[in-house]
Amino acid sequence: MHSEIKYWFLRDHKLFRVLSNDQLKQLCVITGFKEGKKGDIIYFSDSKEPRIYFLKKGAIKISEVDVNGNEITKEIIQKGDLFGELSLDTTIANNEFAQVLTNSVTICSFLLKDFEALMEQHPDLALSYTKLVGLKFKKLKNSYSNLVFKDARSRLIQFLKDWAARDGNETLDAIVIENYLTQQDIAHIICTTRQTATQLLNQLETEGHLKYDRKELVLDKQFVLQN
Amino acid sequence: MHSEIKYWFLRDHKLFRVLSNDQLKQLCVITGFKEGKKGDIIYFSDSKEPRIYFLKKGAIKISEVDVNGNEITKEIIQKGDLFGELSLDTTIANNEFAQVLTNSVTICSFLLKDFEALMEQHPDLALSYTKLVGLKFKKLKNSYSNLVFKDARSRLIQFLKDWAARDGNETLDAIVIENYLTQQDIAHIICTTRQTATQLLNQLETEGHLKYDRKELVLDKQFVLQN
DNA sequence: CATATAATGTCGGGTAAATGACAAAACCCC
DNA sequence: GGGGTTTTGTCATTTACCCGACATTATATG
Repeated sequence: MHSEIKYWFLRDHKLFRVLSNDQLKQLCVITGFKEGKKGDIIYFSDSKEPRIYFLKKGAIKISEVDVNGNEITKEIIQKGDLFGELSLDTTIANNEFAQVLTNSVTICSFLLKDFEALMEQHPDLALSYTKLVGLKFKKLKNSYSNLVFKDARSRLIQFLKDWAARDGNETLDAIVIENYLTQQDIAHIICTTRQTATQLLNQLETEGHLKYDRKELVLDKQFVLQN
Repeated sequence: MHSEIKYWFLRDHKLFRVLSNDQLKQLCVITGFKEGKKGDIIYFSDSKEPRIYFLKKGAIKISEVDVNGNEITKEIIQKGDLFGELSLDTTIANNEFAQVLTNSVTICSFLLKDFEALMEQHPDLALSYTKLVGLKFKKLKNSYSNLVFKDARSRLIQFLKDWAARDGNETLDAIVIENYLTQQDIAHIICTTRQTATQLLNQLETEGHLKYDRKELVLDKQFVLQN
């Protein structure tokens, strides 16, 4: 494959717009490509050679499992987003892993040190990247607050709204989302049990706010817009 | 005051080591100095002129209060640490504020945009800064996991260990911490109520693991080291 | 030193959500 | 299309923790 074809898509990411074609090519020389299918686990915590990953296609979750097997999902990564050792810190492993949610994904990755080197040469890139990490930081802060201040129902509603904003297709009076999450997945995201998530989803369905099935999720537009 | 005297202490921070004396001076021209006493509120996240703050002396907490008046403390900032609009993002509001915990503090601050400008000129600085934010990100991830996976007692113990590591003075068989936190403060940090925090502290005291009073906290060394 | 204010101690009742257990439905694939 | 597997639905029980209420003790302040 010509590297021209390989790396064109990085242009889609705001982060890389500041780079010249040559610099993109430079990064792509050190790029690894990878396809994945639903359920695949992409490890990065334990890796000797820390990497930054770019998700070209699909969706994955960043999760952690504790000693008792309980899982929480800290973040959903969508097409065009970055994940991996984003904190540029290679020290402590923290039990995180990435798992594919959609039927298939395409991932591109580069070595952390190469990326760092590129940032050294390119302050614009460094600054954009700093903002990207900062934004993720802020989002997590928000999840943390929600977890403490709000009950499971509110957290579910908040998540559904976020999901709709990210992934939804607007119709006349509804927002339709192609559903790649099980109720168990949703439970992990909003930090509750599968049973509670199921009950709450059915409750919202009974109230006429949404229609959930394994293929798609249809949200009432009123419901999404109102606070 | 000569700016030479004013800014020397920034040298203590790893972040600023990459800057030349001239650049430090440049930052210091735009620097505001401030003293504060216990209870003072230093900063609101909705400020018109977003700033980065450097804590020269003392300790402060970064908290958020929700509509019902419930408070959580997301972070304790110690001498030598940064706080403020660290995510470099001013779009999303998050109701954070910083409040002084110790009897007095000394703070230095600069405007976000000036700091950004400096990073543009200095990729090294941007890189170090990203690592700093990345570390905070990682710590928050850890708090998030703890909140979901562990009960209040475990979270309290974890916090006490962290506190001891940051602030403790080792004696023969104990670790002594000068106490600037009320039980209410501690409750906010571990995300529980004041009553629960009180009960748990007394429980740990009964078990012989610690001695808490308003002046100091003495932790049994065994207790801190184990697990 | 007296009094107000803040911080700590204690308890019982209430509740959101976890837990465990099982059934039904949907989906996969041989 | 049939058998296994995954996902969803439902319920009864339990529990950690919140909430309110009040007493007690420590600290600040005039």
